[in-house]
Amino acid sequence: MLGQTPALMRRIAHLDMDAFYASVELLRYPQLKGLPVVIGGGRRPEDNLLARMRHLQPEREWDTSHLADIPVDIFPRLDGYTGRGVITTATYAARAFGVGSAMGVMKAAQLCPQAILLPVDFEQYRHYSRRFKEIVRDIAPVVEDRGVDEIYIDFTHVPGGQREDGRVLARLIQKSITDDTGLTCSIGVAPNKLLAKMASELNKPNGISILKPEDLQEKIWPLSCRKINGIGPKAEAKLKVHGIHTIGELAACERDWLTKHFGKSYGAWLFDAAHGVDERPVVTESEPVSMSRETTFEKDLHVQHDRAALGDIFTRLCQQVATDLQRKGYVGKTIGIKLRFDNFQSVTRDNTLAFFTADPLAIRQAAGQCLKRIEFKRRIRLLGVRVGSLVKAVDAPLPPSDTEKSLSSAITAQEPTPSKEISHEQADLF
DNA sequence: TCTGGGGTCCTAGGACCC
DNA sequence: TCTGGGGTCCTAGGACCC
Repeated sequence: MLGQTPALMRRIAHLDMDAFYASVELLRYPQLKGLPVVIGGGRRPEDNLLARMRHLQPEREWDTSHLADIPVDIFPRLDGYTGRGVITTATYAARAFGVGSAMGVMKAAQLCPQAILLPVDFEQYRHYSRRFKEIVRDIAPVVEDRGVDEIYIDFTHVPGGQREDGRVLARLIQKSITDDTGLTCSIGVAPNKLLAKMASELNKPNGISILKPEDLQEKIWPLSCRKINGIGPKAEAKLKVHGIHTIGELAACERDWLTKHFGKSYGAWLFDAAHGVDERPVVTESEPVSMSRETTFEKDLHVQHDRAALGDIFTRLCQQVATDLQRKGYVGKTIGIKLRFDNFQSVTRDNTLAFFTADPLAIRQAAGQCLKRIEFKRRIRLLGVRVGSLVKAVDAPLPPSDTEKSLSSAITAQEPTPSKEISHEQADLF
């Protein structure tokens, strides 16, 4: 040890915005502060509050700068809602009634009918998402995106990132975000991503938690296994069958026993996770693997009876995926579809082409082929279209050669009017 | 009162090639 | 005739995450 400079301690932070969607909505509608509010559902024409206010008070001017003046009693309530949406998020006041994210809106309406229901506004959330990430990157540049409201930050080599085990830098980031946006966040700092993620949950909202290796036993082992990022409902249930409820109980298992019961890879990962071992780096950029669009119908549809509607939806999904790909500059060659039946059973089919594409017609055609391989015994609840095996459009191999093109155009030339062909000829099912 | 939408990664079997 | 591996690609399903 003598004469050795101490190795730089790896300091990884996980930052989680507090009740992100709800907090963004409260910035626009401060009059809802403290009230039970849920976000989700969507598809309510009467949600257009400004239009309602113009109708109720035509003598006044109503535009987006007057959102805070809309009286609370004008907002739509959960009570009387009909539809199959789920709750995206809920304010703490709503959570007190047992309402939580991923819950069906109809169930939430029973638990808390008086709660205010707002539709999701992704444009707003994306705006604040970009803003808080910019603020963090200006302070600590090594940032990994984990969705709209979460990031990992590598403090290790940031000047001051080691002070008070990372607390000083965490405070600076937290304050900078709140000063700029009015939003709060929770930050956990630990030697790795796994522990940082758990640490950020220990002190919410607007908290900072520092987790050191020696804290593992006291602060992590008493927690439920489900708190580990990567243990979901299935793995949790299976662990419970074996009498394993807490992370400490998991840590007491032999590695060999875990690999025997959970597979070589997952079992070994479970063992490491329970012991707080995680070497994954903070990844600052990554390429998308697939892009997809899917939709759940308002009512389950029948292959034959609702053929026209299904065909229109199918075509629209293909066009949306194609637009997404083109806007972001990608092409893909594995075209897939996803269906969910009325009993919630899902099936997928995919089809790898000989060429890369972002063309709505090519996608529609390949997806139509996939459709033919499905047996329809039940009504359909959801339909989706996916394009995978993506590469950047500029890096893609050349599109089909002229001979292939002339061949395919020779075939399609026999078909009537190309514009109608996309919805009727190309996939005889819909 | 049923359960959104957009992703990633893993597994496992079969085809096909060497 | 029977019996080999390994490697890669494709497809289907499923767990999990935000």
